[in-house]
Amino acid sequence: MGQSQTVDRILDAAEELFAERGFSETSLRMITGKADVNLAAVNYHFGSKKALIQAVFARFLTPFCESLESAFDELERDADGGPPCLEAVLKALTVTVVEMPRKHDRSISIYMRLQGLAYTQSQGHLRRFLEQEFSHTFGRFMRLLKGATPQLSAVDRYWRIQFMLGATAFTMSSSDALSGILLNKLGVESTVEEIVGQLVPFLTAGMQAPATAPVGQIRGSA
Amino acid sequence: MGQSQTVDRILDAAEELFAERGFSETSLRMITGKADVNLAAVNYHFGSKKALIQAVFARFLTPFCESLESAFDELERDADGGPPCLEAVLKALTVTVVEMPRKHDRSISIYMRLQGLAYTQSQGHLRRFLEQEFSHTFGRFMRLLKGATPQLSAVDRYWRIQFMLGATAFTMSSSDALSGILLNKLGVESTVEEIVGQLVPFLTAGMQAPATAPVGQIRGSA
DNA sequence: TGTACATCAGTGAACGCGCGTTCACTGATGTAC
DNA sequence: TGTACATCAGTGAACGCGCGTTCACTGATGTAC
Repeated sequence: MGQSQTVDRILDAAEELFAERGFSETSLRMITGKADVNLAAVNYHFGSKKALIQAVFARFLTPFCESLESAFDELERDADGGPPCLEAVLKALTVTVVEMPRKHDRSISIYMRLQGLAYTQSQGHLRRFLEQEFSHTFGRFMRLLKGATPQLSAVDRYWRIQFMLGATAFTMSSSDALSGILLNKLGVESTVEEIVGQLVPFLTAGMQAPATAPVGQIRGSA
Repeated sequence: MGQSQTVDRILDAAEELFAERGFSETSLRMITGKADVNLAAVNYHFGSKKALIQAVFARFLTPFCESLESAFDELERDADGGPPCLEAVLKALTVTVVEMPRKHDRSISIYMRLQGLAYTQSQGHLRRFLEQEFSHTFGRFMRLLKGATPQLSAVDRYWRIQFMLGATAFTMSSSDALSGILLNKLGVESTVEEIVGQLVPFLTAGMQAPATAPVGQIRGSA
């Protein structure tokens, strides 16, 4: 075999199985079985299962963050010094996601689901790794959001960004399952592109909702 | 011990540990250790780990769904035959969540996080169990949402409901951590009631966003 | 009232299994002299 | 050109461990006659 086809075979199999089943429900024996490589090869090439999980994320997030940075560059160039508007920021993100460079014929939903799992499964090492490696792009996105919502107080903006993240991560982490339900119930097929197309107006409207009511009022009936 | 204190001790410990660590990352030995009962007691009282997971959900969802049904009854009584408006439906839900009857001094966030895990962790048996047991209340909530958003197509409504669920489950499942960050960064304290007070206008605005653009258009720059 | 049996919550120890990881080893290729 | 050694991807088998589950057993309480 020329210069470690094995590494790629392992990453391909792991990527797919992690997305399908989660991290701790996927064993190294499943991965090496699917990749058709020796069990010990994972520890030989990556060192540990944790390191393999991180490598899976690094392989797709590194080029993704590069594309996203370019999209942000373009956004700021077009805006001539002023802050880009909210919808433009979200579209820059979603277009980059949808046009994500993909090896093989992998569906984007696999990467979306992995990203969702990174938030919802308790893998402390992974969260730390992602923060360390990709904080630059993430921080830039946050600053763009801040510029695009000057009317919000810092507290309101903080919570609304969490709501956005939640809606996105949650939906994406189960997008195949959800598409299936929709297909069964309404006979409608839906691609990741369409789901993302639905998300943008929802999030934009949510972010731009009028400022929140004082606390006491929530108990009053409508 | 009078009539199975053991069962409750197991449920209490499992509830807390599952919320903290997820299902497969929590072993029966951790649970019985924390509950200070014999390891074999779980299988004696519940039969299996899967059945224990289901019992944890049944214990808090059963009374919750009863309260929610009452809140819906009141809502429909007040509306005199017409469909209650979106904000009223969401407020009925959030008020019921916030006033959820709680044993001990448990934070609501534990139940929110469990609810989130039920969606995001791959536990087929749990999803089937929840659908079977609580489909009545869930279906009623869906019908109320449908009545409150007549302008949406079935597909749009479906996805937006997912976004709502996601924003809610995700935010609530980590609300303690998020409140902490907010306190450190901005010096602001926040209760679950306030977070929920922030969520309602965000979700309402998102649900009422203009209908989505046709698919092709998403690639156009803003 | 006394004895025999049934029921039931709970226990201690072990079971077999699948897990991530380790280790001694192979065989191909490169490098030094 | 030939020999000795080094490097490196990959392997087969085993390691120890923690897991969910099982099982024979205990001891308290209830029930029948």
